Amino acid sequence: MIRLTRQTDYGVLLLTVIASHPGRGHTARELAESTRISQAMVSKVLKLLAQAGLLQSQLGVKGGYSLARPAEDVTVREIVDVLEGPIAITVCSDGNGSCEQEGRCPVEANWRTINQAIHGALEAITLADMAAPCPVTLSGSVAKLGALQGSRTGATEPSA
Amino acid sequence: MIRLTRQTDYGVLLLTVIASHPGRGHTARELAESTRISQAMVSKVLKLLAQAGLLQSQLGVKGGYSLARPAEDVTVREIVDVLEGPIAITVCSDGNGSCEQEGRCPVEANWRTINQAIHGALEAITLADMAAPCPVTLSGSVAKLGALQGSRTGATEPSA
DNA sequence: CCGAAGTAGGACTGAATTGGTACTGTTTCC
DNA sequence: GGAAACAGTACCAATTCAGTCCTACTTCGG
Repeated sequence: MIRLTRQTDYGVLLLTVIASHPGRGHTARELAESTRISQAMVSKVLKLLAQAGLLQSQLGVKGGYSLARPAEDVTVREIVDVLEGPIAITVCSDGNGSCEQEGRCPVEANWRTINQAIHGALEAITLADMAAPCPVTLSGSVAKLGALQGSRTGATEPSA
Repeated sequence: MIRLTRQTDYGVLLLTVIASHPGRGHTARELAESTRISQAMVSKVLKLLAQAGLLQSQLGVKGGYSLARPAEDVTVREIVDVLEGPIAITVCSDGNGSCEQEGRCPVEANWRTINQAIHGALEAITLADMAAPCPVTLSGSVAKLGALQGSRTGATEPSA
């Protein structure tokens, strides 16, 4: 159902929690408690995020995880990219010739467009937006999103 | 990878082919040949689309499938909905309390926003767009898309 | 009336993906 | 040197996906 995996879901949630209490380290155990996700799972996800450079990890007894970059700098798309792999809504749109129809397939280009739109939607929302208590603080971000789509339009004639 | 299933992919392709040759019936066999998808698979997908009312089916020896509505009237979102189930990018955003965090989860509302954006992207493209030979004929549709996102913005202040 | 060509509707299977756990290091602090 | 944290990897159970197959049922044409 065009669903992203639970891992990604967890990842965003965890990052959001971390972003809400910046400046200090968070241990996997602590995060597991506050999110009610199993500790093993939390570790797994945090590790991936750390490998991807979204989190900094500190080894040792006083260790833990903290954001590697300011929350405003991290887009949801990046997080999804890390935990979900590259975003490609169809085999067509992943770019490498995995689709045997490639080239002659009439819908290819249009899938790509849809793909970009989704990309844009995810890119427009940052971790800071996510961590904000108030639901829709996307004013700025949505502007960005609009701009992105506008740029793809090119001509403005509503031709059929 | 935020990927829709192959069924959906097939479905859109098949509908596109049907939409490109309107006015006549298409048998599963014929479509299988022209798309190089196995006939069994084609039948399966067409059946689902017919059940959902996107295709009209004609039984009997001269039977086949044809569009139930004009191609401009069918959005990609509908097709995806039929073949993929309701679009919900996270468990959070499907509405029924499958997420134990529901209510207290800080990211819930924002996921919903992202979800809507994706919805919008899929809704903005019709079967007619897909069937059009020229890749990006989305001028009109993308305008719709922009409008949708604009309406969600509400205030225009770029507040953090 | 009968057969061919089509759809309708299942059941079924093998493979891949996901979600989750367990275990064994390694690093750092005290 | 031991405890508490991360690091890495292997593993398993469950689900989902992709695809096939089989048996109706319906219609057209002779």
